[in-house]
Amino acid sequence: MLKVEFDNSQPIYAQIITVVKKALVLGTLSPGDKLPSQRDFAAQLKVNPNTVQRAYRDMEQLGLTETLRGQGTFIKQGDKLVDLIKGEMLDDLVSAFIVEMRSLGCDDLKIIAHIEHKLELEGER
Amino acid sequence: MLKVEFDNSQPIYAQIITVVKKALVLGTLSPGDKLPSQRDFAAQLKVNPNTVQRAYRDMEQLGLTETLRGQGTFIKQGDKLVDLIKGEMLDDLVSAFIVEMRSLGCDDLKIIAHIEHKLELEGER
Amino acid sequence: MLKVEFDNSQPIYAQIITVVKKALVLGTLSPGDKLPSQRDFAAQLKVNPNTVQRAYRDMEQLGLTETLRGQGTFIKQGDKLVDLIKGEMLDDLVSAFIVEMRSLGCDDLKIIAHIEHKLELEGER
Amino acid sequence: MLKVEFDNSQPIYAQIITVVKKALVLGTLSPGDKLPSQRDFAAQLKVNPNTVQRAYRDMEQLGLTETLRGQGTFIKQGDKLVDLIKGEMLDDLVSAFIVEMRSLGCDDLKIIAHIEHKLELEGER
DNA sequence: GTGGTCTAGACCACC
DNA sequence: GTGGTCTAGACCACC
Repeated sequence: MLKVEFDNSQPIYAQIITVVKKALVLGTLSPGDKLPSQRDFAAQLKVNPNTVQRAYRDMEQLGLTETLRGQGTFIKQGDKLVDLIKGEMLDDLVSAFIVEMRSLGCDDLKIIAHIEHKLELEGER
Repeated sequence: MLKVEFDNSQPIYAQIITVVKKALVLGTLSPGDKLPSQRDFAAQLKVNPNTVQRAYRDMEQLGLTETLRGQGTFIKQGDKLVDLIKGEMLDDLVSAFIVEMRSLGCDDLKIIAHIEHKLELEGER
Repeated sequence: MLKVEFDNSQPIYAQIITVVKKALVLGTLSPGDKLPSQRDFAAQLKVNPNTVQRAYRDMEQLGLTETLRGQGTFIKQGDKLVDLIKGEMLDDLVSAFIVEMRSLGCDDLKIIAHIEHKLELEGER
Repeated sequence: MLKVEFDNSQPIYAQIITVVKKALVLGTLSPGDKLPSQRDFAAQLKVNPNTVQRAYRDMEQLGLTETLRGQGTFIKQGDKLVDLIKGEMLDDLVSAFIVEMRSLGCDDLKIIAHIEHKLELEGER
């Protein structure tokens, strides 16, 4: 049972995909696992079934899932899948973060310094 | 002349505030500078004047600007203002980044490692 | 059901805030009470809903109310809230009164004497 | 040369009358003094001459001034005039103050106590 | 139904 | 020209 909090920074179908990806990265879902039916998932998420359908379609397109007629939608098999997804997500996060820090005038050293500073502060607590 | 691209992740007035803050941090705007009039800024941004006014009012509330009736809205004087804003913005970015990285299963060392790795890759290019 | 008579000495939204504060001081409203919805209150006061919203937003900013999305706007909990508001309102009244009496040439003793005189006169009626 | 700061709590002509009355009470103006010409006064106050005319007309109606054709407008003679005006103004202030304090739930004792408290606080400074 | 945002536009005071 | 207030009304998200 996946939980989601939707915001309006992205279309909901995109946020659903992110949730599935995060679950994969964290091991909550694994390759071969069956996803909820579109209808059930829509009910869980209190979302229109068409929205879930769009997410499922896109995930299949991305090579993340495969749909077996009459059986449901499954996370695709493949040992490298999780690492791949995780790599992409981390890379996107890190890239966006660097872009934003630079837009505030930080060079590489300052970016690292700010992160380390923050982590140290938390460590002391 | 400040540029803005609005998305729908936040109200427009909030994005206007962010633009002004960024301009301050980058030195495009400085304490004492006059902001565009509400009407002019609204025209530049292709936004309703009331939306700009909401942003200006909130900025005044935040201590970022001061308004002189009939003369306009100005970035507040005060040497520490820019550093304060910059500190806040960096801190927010860094905090959010750390939260997101952890939600993907990264501990402190991995967070640092991912940043450094990315920066090195870029350096080689 | 709160009543209001608007004059033009202050913006309407400010007068709405004063009405709510007075109701709190007099016990017509209590911490935790729900205020009328923006739409209802606007209808009662024969005022635009945006004007009520401005008042509600400012009251939230002042720490007087809190808003629960989709549920309404409520007087904030907190035992000291009413005393605080009452103290502020009385203090403002008294200060302004003293300033005005002095602008007519009254010293402290005369101010007191005038008040006492007036109260005694009324007592005899 | 009388100074005025106008607000919008009352029509400007009424505020002009108050200014003249205050000047009388404070001795800045005395019975028999000539007021500025309507034209001059309007210029000083940056106000429409008709507004001054309305104020002068009302003051004459109130028995405060008299106009001598071709000579101007004068504060009326009469030893009790100033005391009368002063009495009225103080009385209005005090009455309004009492009404407002009661509207916040204060009885006579509390009204006096609040005034005395405030005056003592100021005395200590 | 609730509040939140935004537009379009009027009218005002102060400069 | 500048900001401040207000109206009328649309559209949205959340309940």
